[in-house]
Amino acid sequence: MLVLAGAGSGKTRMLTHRIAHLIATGAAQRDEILAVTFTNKAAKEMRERVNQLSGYDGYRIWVATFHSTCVRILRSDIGQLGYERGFVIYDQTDSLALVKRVLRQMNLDERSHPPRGVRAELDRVKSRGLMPADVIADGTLHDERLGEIYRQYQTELRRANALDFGDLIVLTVRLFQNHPGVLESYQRRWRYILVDEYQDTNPVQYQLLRLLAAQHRNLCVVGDEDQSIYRFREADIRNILDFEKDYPGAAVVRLERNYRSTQQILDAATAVVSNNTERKGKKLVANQSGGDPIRFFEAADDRAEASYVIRELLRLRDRGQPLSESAIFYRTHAQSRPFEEELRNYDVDYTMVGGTRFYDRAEIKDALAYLRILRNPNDTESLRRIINSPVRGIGKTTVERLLMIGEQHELSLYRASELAIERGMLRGAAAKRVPEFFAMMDALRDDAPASVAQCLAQVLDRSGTLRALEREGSIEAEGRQANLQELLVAAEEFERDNESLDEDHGEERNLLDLFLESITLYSELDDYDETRDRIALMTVHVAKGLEFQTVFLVGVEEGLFPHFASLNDPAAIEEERRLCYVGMTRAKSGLHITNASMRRMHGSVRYNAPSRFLAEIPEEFGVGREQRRNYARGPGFGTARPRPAPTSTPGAAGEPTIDYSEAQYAPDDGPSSGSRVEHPVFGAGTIMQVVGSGQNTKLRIRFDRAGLKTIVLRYAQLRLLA
DNA sequence: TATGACATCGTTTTT
DNA sequence: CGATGTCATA
Repeated sequence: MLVLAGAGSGKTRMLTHRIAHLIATGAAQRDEILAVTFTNKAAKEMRERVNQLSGYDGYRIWVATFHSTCVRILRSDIGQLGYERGFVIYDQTDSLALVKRVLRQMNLDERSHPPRGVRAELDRVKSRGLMPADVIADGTLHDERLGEIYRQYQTELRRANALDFGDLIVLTVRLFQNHPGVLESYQRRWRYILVDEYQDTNPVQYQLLRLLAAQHRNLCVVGDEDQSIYRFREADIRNILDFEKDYPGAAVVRLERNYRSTQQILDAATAVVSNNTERKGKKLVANQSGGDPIRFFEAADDRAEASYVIRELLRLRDRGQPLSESAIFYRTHAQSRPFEEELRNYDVDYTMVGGTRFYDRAEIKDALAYLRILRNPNDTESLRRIINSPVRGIGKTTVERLLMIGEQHELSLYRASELAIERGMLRGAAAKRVPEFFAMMDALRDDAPASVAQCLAQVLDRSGTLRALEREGSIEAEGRQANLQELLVAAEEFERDNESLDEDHGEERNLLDLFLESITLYSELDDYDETRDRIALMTVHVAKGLEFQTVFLVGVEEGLFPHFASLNDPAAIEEERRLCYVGMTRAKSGLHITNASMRRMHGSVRYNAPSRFLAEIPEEFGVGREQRRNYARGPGFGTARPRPAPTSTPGAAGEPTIDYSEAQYAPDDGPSSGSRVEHPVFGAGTIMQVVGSGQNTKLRIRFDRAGLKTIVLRYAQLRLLA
């Protein structure tokens, strides 16, 4: 069954009721159902709702993400693929460090092979289910090289008994393909499969579902092609567009009634997304008609944009709307700064979802690395993190040397070090320090308490981590100590929550593994608490699946939303448009869309034109766009123009009008795309693009008679035409 | 080997 | 801008 569920049409409700129905009618036992989502938060919500509907009888339905489902399968059966069951999972940071090491091993220049890019490529390749040999066979020199890197990267992963995120899915698929007996056991076990957000599945995930559902064909997928926003990790919108082809005879259900937003908001969002070609097309009908018009606001710069948002937010609060009913969505995390600053200025409580993650902090990663090494000594990336942290006199040269020995003997760093100690291959201080360190690690392992929290406490103590922080005595060190305390609390909580779950699915699981993997697969969204009275800041990606009374969609500018990287790829633009649609449809009744004419990015100043998506929203759906294109003088503009008198925004009938003139015309306003200018030689023209700032500002101008020219603002005697 | 000053560089979204 | 890497120096 394919359920095409528009935004706010009750997708989760449909899924949970279907599960409850399967149980109630006796069609399936609880443990015969597999429900797959993309985020832990969605999984948790769905689990709770199912339990409410059909009563929790102590036996859980398996509702989980693709990744945690695969971890569970692999923990029990990965032996068939030559890994050990105690494998660790590498997150991006670990994976990136490994890519760098591999590039060094292969003597590849980081200039021609930027590690981050390589890592991203490996991710994509894995998402498509390709093996190193497949990549090499692809032909081009670049592919061949990438294939070699891929192969070496996998060799190192295996040596470390580590899997990256991509491996979790790829290896599960391979397990099923190469070991039909294993596949069969899961096919028998999960007789009903339900998949949320099907439009975001990538080719390997698609394969995985196909394999699992091949026998019984009880596959129910829910999705919305207009909300497919994970193309960059190879999500393939065709998976949903072609479902009926892949599963002939599938029932198709459309949910087109929206229970969330006002008609205004829906129509505006639909107007945007209907510019896409890759869609099935559906018409969303709101349950509630009318509503406030959408409010547009063009700010002079990013700070003015933030202050507009905060002022509007405070107005809502004064009218009694809790802060938690509003959210600020931006395209990239980097845009959060001015909003955070402004919120702090006004002493407004806020929460940022995503961004820098707690578990990404160095001290946390280090502490966890100790735990990983206790469980799995061959985890070279973790060992590298901690071998000299806290500082214990095992420097870069020694580590390089040990890694070299490992490479020569095809050993992990841990084993290579043991070998070096045994054969007396180290000289100087290292000859003393290295054995000391490994003796400590061995002792830690021998004395490790069964309790995760106690084990962690012991590690922090005996490794000297806490002592080093105390000795440092700085404010930063205090913060790090506090973070480690928080980690200890998290470990205790984890143990309390999981005591009863040991035998939940009839499999014994190592508690330490469970703790470590829950952290690796954890995302900040997962414990975002909507009930606390504070405004939420997040990217539009994170916002998917959430809803708010009022949404501020900010930074809606060419180059930002749609993002630079998408500008010359029509398919990528379509994805940005879907993203915009997702952002808009999170709003129940209030939607503010803003852009800034000028913003500081990466230390320099940028002038962005308003996003094309704004132009795609018909005029009648909003207010605030009437007074665009008023520009104060910028450097190089000959004639000083008086500041435009503050104009008030004509509101819709009965709407209070607001005067934003202060925010709109900051003193450092410059020339901006869309402005009409006159050049002494070329005559009149329109500014298409502004590049650079200050002395170096260059303008791309399309002159009415002379065509497209690039002009250096400082030299050209431009005059601004009103 | 540790440390701090300096240079470089690359900029999206996430399980 | 901020993170990361490199180099010189103690």
